[in-house]
Amino acid sequence: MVTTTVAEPRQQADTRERILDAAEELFTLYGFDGTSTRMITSRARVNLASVNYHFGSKEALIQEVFRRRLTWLNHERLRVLDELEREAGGAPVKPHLIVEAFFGVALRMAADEQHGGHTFMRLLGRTYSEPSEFIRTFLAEEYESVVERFKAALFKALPDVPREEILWRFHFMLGAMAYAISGIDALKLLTDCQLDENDPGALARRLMPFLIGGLRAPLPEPAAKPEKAVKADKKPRQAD
Amino acid sequence: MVTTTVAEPRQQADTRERILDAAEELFTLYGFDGTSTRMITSRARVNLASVNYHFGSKEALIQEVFRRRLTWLNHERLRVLDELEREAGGAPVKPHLIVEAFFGVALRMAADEQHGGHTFMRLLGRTYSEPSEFIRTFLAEEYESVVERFKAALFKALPDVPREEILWRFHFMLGAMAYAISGIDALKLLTDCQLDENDPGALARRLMPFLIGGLRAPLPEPAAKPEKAVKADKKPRQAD
DNA sequence: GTATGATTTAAACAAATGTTTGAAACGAGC
DNA sequence: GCTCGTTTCAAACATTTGTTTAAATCATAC
Repeated sequence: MVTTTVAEPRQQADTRERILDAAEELFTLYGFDGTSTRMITSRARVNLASVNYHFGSKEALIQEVFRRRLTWLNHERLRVLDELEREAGGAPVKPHLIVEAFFGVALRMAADEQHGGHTFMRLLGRTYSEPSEFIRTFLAEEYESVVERFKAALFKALPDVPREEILWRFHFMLGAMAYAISGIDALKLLTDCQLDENDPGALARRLMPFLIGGLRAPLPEPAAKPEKAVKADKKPRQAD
Repeated sequence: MVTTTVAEPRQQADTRERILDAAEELFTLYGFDGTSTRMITSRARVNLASVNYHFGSKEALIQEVFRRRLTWLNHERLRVLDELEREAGGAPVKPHLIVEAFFGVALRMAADEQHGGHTFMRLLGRTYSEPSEFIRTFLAEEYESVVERFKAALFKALPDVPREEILWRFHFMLGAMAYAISGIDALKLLTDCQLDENDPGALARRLMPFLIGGLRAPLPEPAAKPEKAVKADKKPRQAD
């Protein structure tokens, strides 16, 4: 609250931010292809050419929409994991704490209606299943180091679980969260539920037990190879 | 193998099918907005105008792409559920069997590389988080009766679990499966895994335990209302 | 063969897209 | 006041989009 001396002193260099905010909202509502630069600039009440002037292209704008918030999100995830590993002092961190670090940070950001975090996380959730090549490449790069760290932590925490299996379950957890935070209810499953209004943390409280439950589920039986009868130990092993 | 007397006797009324097949593949690869009618018709090797001639519009084509396979999928789901309820003879069907009926049918279809089921299920998985209004409306209508039946079955199978909670977990399971069958690995988590090639059932064997584990997870603590200290029973209740 | 209805074809349509342009307006430093 | 680099602006650009049109072709029954 320093700069605002006069009410609306004609926006200056905040044109960038206005574009980013408008783009974030419209991408969330209508997708990347479904949002034109004209929709963005008219919502942001800036000139059409300013998207290309400030960002170079629509693709670059899309990337900036993500970078703006993703950088903080993933730094925060690493910070929490760092602290957990510091507390553990060399010992493995409990699996549910690792999951809580990765997904909890995201869910808390999604619960933040004030600073646009909610809108962004809805967009991010949708974007996990975006077909566009350049977006997926970009996302994977942004996540690379975080994913590596969390993979390592989970491997260490679950030494008896096949690494493949851990990765698959990470994959499944990601899918469950992505769809949940996208806010889309494609099958109208939740229309009857009162949507836990004015309780931003509700989703996290409901989702986290589900994720942990999935992670800890008994391991699947190995594939029954027809050429040799594999003797599988019948009592299912717990994943952690 | 009845009609093909001469090799390629000039395609006739199978133009519809050729368009549907091409559209299915391209929608899966590039999304609805990212796929133009020209891409579709050139891949199908039919004339540009035939999309509008046979289907009326691109939107109608999209709907037909889904209807063509979704009708069978959901009929099959209901058939399996019918049989389960018949076997149970009035008693509640075991929750994991209900889940297996709903998701197992989908996963088996996704494992069918021969008849295009694989491509379609990838498309369907992606489409759950499609922002476009008319597609979501259409999907919800197609699923309405199936969802009602499975909701009822789960309510009956889990009488002690709050219905809201059941719906949320159905929602979470749906998200996990949708992302998994979409075949998209946005965070490149699974690049190190050998992708269980030539084992189409692998995904189901891995996913089902995860879903069941999530469904059976301990119920979340109720929201801590600040105005009154709610005494929550501390031992977490199992969901089934 | 000829007529009739269904289908295919090439060409064109208007509308919308991302991007570029060159001039105008602005802001800070002198 | 003047200058210079930055930002804004209206207009235009070339493509691409979904769709339509009217003629040509095909298939079938008489």
